[in-house]
Amino acid sequence: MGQTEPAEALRQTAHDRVYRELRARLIGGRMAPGRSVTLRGLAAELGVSPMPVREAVGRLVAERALEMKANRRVSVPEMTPRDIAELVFAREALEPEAARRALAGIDRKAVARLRRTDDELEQHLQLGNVEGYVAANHAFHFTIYRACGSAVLVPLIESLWLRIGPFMRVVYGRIGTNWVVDHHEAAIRAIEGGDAEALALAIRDDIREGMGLMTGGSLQADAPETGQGEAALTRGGL
Amino acid sequence: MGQTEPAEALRQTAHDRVYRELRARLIGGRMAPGRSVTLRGLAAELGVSPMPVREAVGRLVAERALEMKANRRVSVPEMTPRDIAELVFAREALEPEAARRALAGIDRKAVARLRRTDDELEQHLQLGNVEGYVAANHAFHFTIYRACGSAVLVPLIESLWLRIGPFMRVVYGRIGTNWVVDHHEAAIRAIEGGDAEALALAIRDDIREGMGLMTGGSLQADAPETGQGEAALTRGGL
DNA sequence: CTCCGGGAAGCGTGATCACAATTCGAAGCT
DNA sequence: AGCTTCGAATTGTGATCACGCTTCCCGGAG
Repeated sequence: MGQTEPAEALRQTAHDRVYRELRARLIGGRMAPGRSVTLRGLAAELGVSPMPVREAVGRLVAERALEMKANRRVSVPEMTPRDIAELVFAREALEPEAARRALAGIDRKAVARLRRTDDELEQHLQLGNVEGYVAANHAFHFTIYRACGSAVLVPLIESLWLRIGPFMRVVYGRIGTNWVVDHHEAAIRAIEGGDAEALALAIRDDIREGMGLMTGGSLQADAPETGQGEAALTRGGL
Repeated sequence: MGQTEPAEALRQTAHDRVYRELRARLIGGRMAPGRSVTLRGLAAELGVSPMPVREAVGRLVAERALEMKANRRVSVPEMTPRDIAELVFAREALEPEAARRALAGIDRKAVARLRRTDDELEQHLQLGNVEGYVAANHAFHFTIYRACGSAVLVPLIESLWLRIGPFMRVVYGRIGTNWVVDHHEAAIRAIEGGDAEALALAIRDDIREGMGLMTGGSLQADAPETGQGEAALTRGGL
């Protein structure tokens, strides 16, 4: 489950493994906003000493994927609807352009992979497999973005997903009734047709639709402190 | 020297002090690209144990403000002209909008502060004080951006400055001969006139000019591995 | 029953040590 | 003289421990 490679074969350190594990949980929406984590707790859970966890958590705090409160305690950030809207604005500002620049780098094999991923996505959607859906959606987008070969845009976009991740689960719960246009399908067609502008628009619309599903409903709309408005959807996490 | 406040009074930890110090050095262009740093070296230099340095450096690596090579050694990243161009694209995509959203939040006192900062900037420019110029430029931009009150946009933009910082020094060396329009002055006028669009355009042009000064010259243009093309401008750093 | 206070448990932080890998130096060989 | 080679020093990593601080819980006073 993707992250952009900062180097090649240095992923065998304990702290990096912890970092990637937590990252995957956040992007996959497996950690509910507001949930607090502890160094020793994660260490025991992941079978390592608190030391690598300290480093991994520190990195995620720097990326604002985790939040350090005044008491020095670490938790998954809660975001106001406004925060989410700004995150989505940033995504709209960056991702369509990344897709546009990626177009030339997407070969036939990548297109086939996109089709396969999108099929999996639909299956997960019908089977009610939230984890699978989120993972497939992430894979779909970043299969495109990574083709632009940018060491700047892709990590930047990933940092946005990292922060939206915990709220992505909400989208799933509302996607059944609001499904109108399949922007993924439109994106694939644009890629096959070599139409960069159509691809950028498809990505933009896909983001906007997700945004609409997120902010359209309650989503702790008037109780930003509790962050438990979507408790039924976010499940226990951990 | 600004960073967005993640919390209020937790800046008295050693690792946070180290983090902010290194951040300031990077944004201020006081660490030359390609320069490698060591945990124990920084620890001795800053008068702390290697432990807080480890955490601070880890965070900066996560933000890609520092780079961890395959040998696990940490250094200031070298960037290709393409990397810089992408960074600048992201700045153009985010900063004008942040300024637009900030307009309403800029009161008279902030305008006065902007004028003062811009005056200082000009002075540093005439006196040849690179550090002062870079610091004033940073202060000017973020006085505006912070007024938008976004916990998303401002940190995101700051992460971009963090990565461009080591190359900012190059801009200064070329600014004397290429100075055409004072975009800062235009920005202040737009703020006073309440013209959001003019403000956004002024910011965009200011970014573009800096970009032009950066990629216009050599800047390790064909030797991305050495990164010493601008050695005369980047000075020893450390 | 409510409220408050004190102690124990748990928290992040930082220091120190051990270890494996890498780097760098100088000596020795061809 | 140039190249190889071997060893010492340095590096990041991880574990363990001690220290303040906060939080939580449980018992006692009102």
